Amino acid sequence: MSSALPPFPKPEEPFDAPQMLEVGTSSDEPCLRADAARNRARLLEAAARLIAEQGVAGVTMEAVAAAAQVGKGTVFRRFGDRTGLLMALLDHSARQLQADFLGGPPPLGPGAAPLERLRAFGVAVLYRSAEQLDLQLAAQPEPTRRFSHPAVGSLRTHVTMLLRQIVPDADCDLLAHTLLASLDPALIHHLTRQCGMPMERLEAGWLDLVARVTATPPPGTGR
Amino acid sequence: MSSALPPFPKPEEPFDAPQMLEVGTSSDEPCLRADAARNRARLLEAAARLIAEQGVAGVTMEAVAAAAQVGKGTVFRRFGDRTGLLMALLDHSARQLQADFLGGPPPLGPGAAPLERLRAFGVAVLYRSAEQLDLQLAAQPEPTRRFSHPAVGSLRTHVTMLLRQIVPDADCDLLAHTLLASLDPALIHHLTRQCGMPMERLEAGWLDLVARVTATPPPGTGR
DNA sequence: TCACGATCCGGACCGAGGTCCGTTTAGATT
DNA sequence: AATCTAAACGGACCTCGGTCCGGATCGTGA
Repeated sequence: MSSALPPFPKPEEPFDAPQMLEVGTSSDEPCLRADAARNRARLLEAAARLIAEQGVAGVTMEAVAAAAQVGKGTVFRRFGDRTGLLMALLDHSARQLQADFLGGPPPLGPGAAPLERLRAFGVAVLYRSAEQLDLQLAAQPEPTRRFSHPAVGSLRTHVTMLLRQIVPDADCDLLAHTLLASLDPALIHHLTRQCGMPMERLEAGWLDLVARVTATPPPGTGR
Repeated sequence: MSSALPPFPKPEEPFDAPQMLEVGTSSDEPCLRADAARNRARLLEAAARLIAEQGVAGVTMEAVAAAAQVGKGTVFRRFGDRTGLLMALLDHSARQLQADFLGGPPPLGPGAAPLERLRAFGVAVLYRSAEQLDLQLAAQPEPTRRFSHPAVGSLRTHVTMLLRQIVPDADCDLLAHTLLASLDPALIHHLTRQCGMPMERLEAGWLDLVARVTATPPPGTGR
């Protein structure tokens, strides 16, 4: 056991600070070397093109590398694995959503009542996932990592915070997990594409769930 | 485009009837040829041995085939894919659980009030998953198939039925999905192994969730 | 007992994800 | 400008899941 230094130190930690990410910065690479940054951009662009042309299934690591005129090793060095690449593709919209509920206008952002924010949050997540369902599904890592990704951690933290304001006596951490689980992309896929439920029903389901869990009257009750 | 007959017709449909499976039969192979049945048993035994020796990670299709002194193609013919093999390993306990809540003694089985059955159901699922966590995790198919497997369909049907008796006015189908999502093995793994929550807390969380969703007082309230 | 067809077996083969390591290069220092 | 080092590059290589099809086997009917 001489040296155990990994070939690539680590594949670009997704977020710098644990949860607090500034929303203004357009990109997030810490301090990539010029060529590395260029290749990163080319890879993302190539991947997006491949998706547009042949769907997520066409996004093969080799194909992406070839399309970006780059070695295969480079793809893995930059993104860690296929999941990492797909996540990076989703990163933009993830940050958008985060910015919206962290500092955007009500009812999503601060300024609205916690209960209302929670309702809006679920609906937003629901529709966002529905839009990019294929990508979201393909980006799903192995079960072990599903919840450790910082992006979902951020959502969880937010929901937990809202819950603490609405039902302070509950086990908000646990409850947040449950609520988020009901917004899982795989579940949305199953319900909409395999069971044929319309999005409106899922939306209503979320509002109803929130109402039950928080023991508040459902929205639309106040006339 | 002459003939499109698949090499292997289908990899052993997991259950014969949609949901109604008789609980008495010990095994379920429809009518396998003698050698096929023998090989099937040897494969399952070999897989179990491999798990015991080196964990789920050691369960490679080739390794299982070799350990069972059988060709690789045979494994795939019998179980379809790796997920299928792992599922088959879980099949016994799945049927056990199903028998318990379908025809076993209260509070799980019929005879107890629906609300009580629902509570017991969650707790049972919780502990069963916790026992075989590694296997449950590894057996998780790609997101697209997570919910289409008959075993989970059976759980869902049961929960839906109970819900209909407890909260007839709700969207029980949807609610059942949500409740089951909160018992997902991946989530249990995250909460217990990565967040360090004790099982008691998850159990309490389930009971609390049921209470909220059904708008009933939590158990232990009656004195 | 024999023959025959459906079923099953085996292992070569393929594609894709992921790793390794010798080589190249950016860019900071002198 | 010359040098030096950490970082990045590239593609051969490995493993593993999954497919295919020629050949062996079971078990049934005569």
